[in-house]
Amino acid sequence: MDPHDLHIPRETVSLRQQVTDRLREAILYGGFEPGEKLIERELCDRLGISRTLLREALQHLQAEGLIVTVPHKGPSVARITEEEAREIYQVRGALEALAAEGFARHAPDAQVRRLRLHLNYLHTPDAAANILAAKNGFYDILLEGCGNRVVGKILTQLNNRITLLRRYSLSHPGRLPETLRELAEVVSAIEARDPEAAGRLCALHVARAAEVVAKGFAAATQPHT
Amino acid sequence: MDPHDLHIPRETVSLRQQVTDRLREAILYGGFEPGEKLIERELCDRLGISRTLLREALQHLQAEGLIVTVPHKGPSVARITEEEAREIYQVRGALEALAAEGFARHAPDAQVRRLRLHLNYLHTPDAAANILAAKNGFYDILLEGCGNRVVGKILTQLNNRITLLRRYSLSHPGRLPETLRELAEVVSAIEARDPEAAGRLCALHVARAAEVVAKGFAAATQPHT
DNA sequence: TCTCACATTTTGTCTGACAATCTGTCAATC
DNA sequence: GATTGACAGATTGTCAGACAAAATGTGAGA
Repeated sequence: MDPHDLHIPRETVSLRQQVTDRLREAILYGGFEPGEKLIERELCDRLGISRTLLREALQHLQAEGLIVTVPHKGPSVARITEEEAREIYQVRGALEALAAEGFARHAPDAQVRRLRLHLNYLHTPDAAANILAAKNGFYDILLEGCGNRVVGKILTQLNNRITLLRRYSLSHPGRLPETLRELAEVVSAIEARDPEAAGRLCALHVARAAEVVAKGFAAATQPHT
Repeated sequence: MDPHDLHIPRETVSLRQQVTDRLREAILYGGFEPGEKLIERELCDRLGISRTLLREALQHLQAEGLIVTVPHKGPSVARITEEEAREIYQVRGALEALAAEGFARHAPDAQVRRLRLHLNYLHTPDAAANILAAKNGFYDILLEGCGNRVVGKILTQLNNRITLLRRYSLSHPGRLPETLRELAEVVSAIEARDPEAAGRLCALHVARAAEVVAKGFAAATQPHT
């Protein structure tokens, strides 16, 4: 981009960094259950690293809210309570609105087009096969173009925590069409360069998603009604 | 409260936790400069702990954004760029609005009164002596009563990062009266149980504070204009 | 003054250790 | 048979020391 930027990206990714990323990935998509106990020695063996390093990585993930540690009982995958989920969705609503607003205001036209393209892609059966990753792709574009990396980072972390609830939220797969319709409205507002509308629609979208999750919780707690 | 809740609060605070807190405190209020290099062995000696433990604490603080680590150069106190500060204030605006809104909606009357009392306290010379701590007290009440602990945690972290800029923002000490006026308006809206107004006023307050910091930045970069 | 080789410092990671605590088991008791 | 208690094993919390790799500082030589 900037011809003056001769910065060479330092490709040295410390082992610790890799461990942290791997572990995060494993917790989010690798079949660990919320509440599951993480036994250090076992993880060390599976990752092929020392306990020192593992514990550093665990500290990082703890700060991200993905694991919790009880003294002398050790780390376990975080449990998201219903209330906490509601709170997270509330924050997410406010911040995604901010992101959409920023995107409508600052993103270059090319990026707006990319967003539209990705939305189209979301309609394909290809995307439906791995809808989680596909939706994340959409958000990645949104966060990248909103001109506020801080909001991006926070939303990513919140999103990770919500991913722990996959169990509940994916129990309503029928919502996809609505989701796409809502996102389409957001994209339209962005194309119209109407930040206020984009923000409002985005917040609305999140609020709807929150409702679905709340229902998922209710269904999980009282399964036979 | 609940007579069935016989839970005994586990007072065991792990040494690591204490180290993390101490270190955070030291970075925020203990005279470390943004960008200052943190030498592990030295900190170990000063804290009287092993390197193992120190590095775990550092990982935690790194995840909180208070320190950054360059491979093979080690940790240093994070530097907040002007752009990042702007971004943080933007997020803070959105989230504090959310908090004020929630407070106006959910906080019991007693807590609203506590907020008003603390606002009055902020006018005393006693509070002015340590205005940073006094203002934090105000926010603590706000965050406690807003009914959303997630927002509280995020705002605390953002606030910590902003504290690293103390240098710039405190260069405008004359703003205190305005600050108090703005906060008074927020409290009034809360007392009137008008969430929408409380949120809007709170966001406005943050936006004003952001301007001041931006000016502080400008003054620091071009000192002689 | 600049440059380059070298010594020193600091980081990244590993290993092994040990006390404190938790957990599971199994016998003794009611 | 259910409960209790004691004990052994597993796991965590923390330390000390080690060593290679990289960064930094230093002094000799151009």
